[in-house]
Amino acid sequence: MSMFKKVLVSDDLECINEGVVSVLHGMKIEHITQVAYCDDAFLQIEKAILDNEPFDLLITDLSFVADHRSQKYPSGEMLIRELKEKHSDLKIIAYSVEDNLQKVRTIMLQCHADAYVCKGRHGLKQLAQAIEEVYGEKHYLSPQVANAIRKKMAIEISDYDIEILKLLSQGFIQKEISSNFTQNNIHPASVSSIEKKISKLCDHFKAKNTTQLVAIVKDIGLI
Amino acid sequence: MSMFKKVLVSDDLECINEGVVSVLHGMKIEHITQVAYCDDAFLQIEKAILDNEPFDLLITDLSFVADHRSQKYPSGEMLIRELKEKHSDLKIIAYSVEDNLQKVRTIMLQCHADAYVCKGRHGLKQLAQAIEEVYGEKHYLSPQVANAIRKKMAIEISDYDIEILKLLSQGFIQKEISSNFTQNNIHPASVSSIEKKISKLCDHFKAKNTTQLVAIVKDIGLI
DNA sequence: TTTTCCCTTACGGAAAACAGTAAGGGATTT
DNA sequence: AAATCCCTTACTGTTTTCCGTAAGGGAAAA
Repeated sequence: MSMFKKVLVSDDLECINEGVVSVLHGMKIEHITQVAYCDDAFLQIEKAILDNEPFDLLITDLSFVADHRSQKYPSGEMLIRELKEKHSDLKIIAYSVEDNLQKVRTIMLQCHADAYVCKGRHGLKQLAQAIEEVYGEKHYLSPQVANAIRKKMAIEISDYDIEILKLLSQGFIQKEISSNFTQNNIHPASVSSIEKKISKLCDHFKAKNTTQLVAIVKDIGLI
Repeated sequence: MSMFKKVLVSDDLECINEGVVSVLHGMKIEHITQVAYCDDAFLQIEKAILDNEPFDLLITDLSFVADHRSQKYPSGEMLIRELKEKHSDLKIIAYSVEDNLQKVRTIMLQCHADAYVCKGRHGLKQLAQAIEEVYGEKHYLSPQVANAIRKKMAIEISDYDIEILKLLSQGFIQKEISSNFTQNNIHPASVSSIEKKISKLCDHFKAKNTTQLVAIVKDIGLI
């Protein structure tokens, strides 16, 4: 199995940097370089291109605490935007604590990052998955921010939908969901409407039946 | 939120050691000591007790490659067994590539480790969870080896069961599963038997129907 | 050998899901 | 005001699931 060869990790927190590096080690990536400033990241990447040994992948934080060194790129956002404009073939993964959906949209749609991973309890696991997806020319978003983009491209998954999916995953049948909605004054509440909504969700997620539907939405972290 | 204060990490591979350490850092654990030999681990733990500053937790690999240093404890297994006999209040997490179920049983039931985490794609995430569980006086097993112990207490979840669950999660109906099994020469293959097996699984996992069943086994990582 | 036990399979009825059609009502448009 | 559109709901028939019962067969026990 092939994988990225040369990776640059950019994060001002040393311990997080090490966690990322350990993930990369686990994926048998040999050439790993670490930097703690966006400007260093930019320079390293430019230099590597001049040396004809360019980086394949950049993993960068978004917020860097300012210190004595004055920086041209104060944030990962600017860094990503510039790098993607100049070197569109360089893959970039944003790795941040920020889970604001608008921020995610900006980074993905305007800065054109390849993936957005949230530093969270499952951050490293998701980072590993992101690396694989990006290597396969795909995009990746941490589940907790996945609907940031999904909302753009495929209409919305409403709270109403989520509620149905949750109840389904808890084993309630359509009639019970109907009663539940009636009690909680959620509309529409008829079995027929819920039935149709489930059918729409099955279409949307390309599921053959309710069982697969729940499996899919659990996989993408929607519930 | 409180957590372990003093942790010893024992693994002969440096990069994995660092990954573990980064996880511990992420959990705000201050006193972390690393060793690369089982004997060193044993001595560190004994010394810390004599100094009246004992370790709370040991995270150790199972297989250590032999080198020039002759060792009293050639494997993590022996180390765990001895330590748990002498110091039953020390928590121990085994962290290994080995996913053999019998090995897991040995480590958990005979050596009395508190958790068994597989070094895999999600190893670090699972390790973090294991640490939390163990801190709460519970045991933890990586999902891929979870049924090693479950088999002891609640009959076995066989590969046959897993296969049914996977096909269900992919939206196949019972008739299709039957055909699939017939083609692949898996027995029993009748719709009736599959039906009954699903029913048993629903009982076992306390699921009201197939949909909830799949949701549950996805949650515990069985599929 | 006979009996017993358990697993596989088949069958039938009730419940639920699935799929298609249509009626009613509110909101907007013409 | 009338027409149109869309959402909610009801109704119907088919398919699938769910649940109990029972026949057949192989393995182990008496």
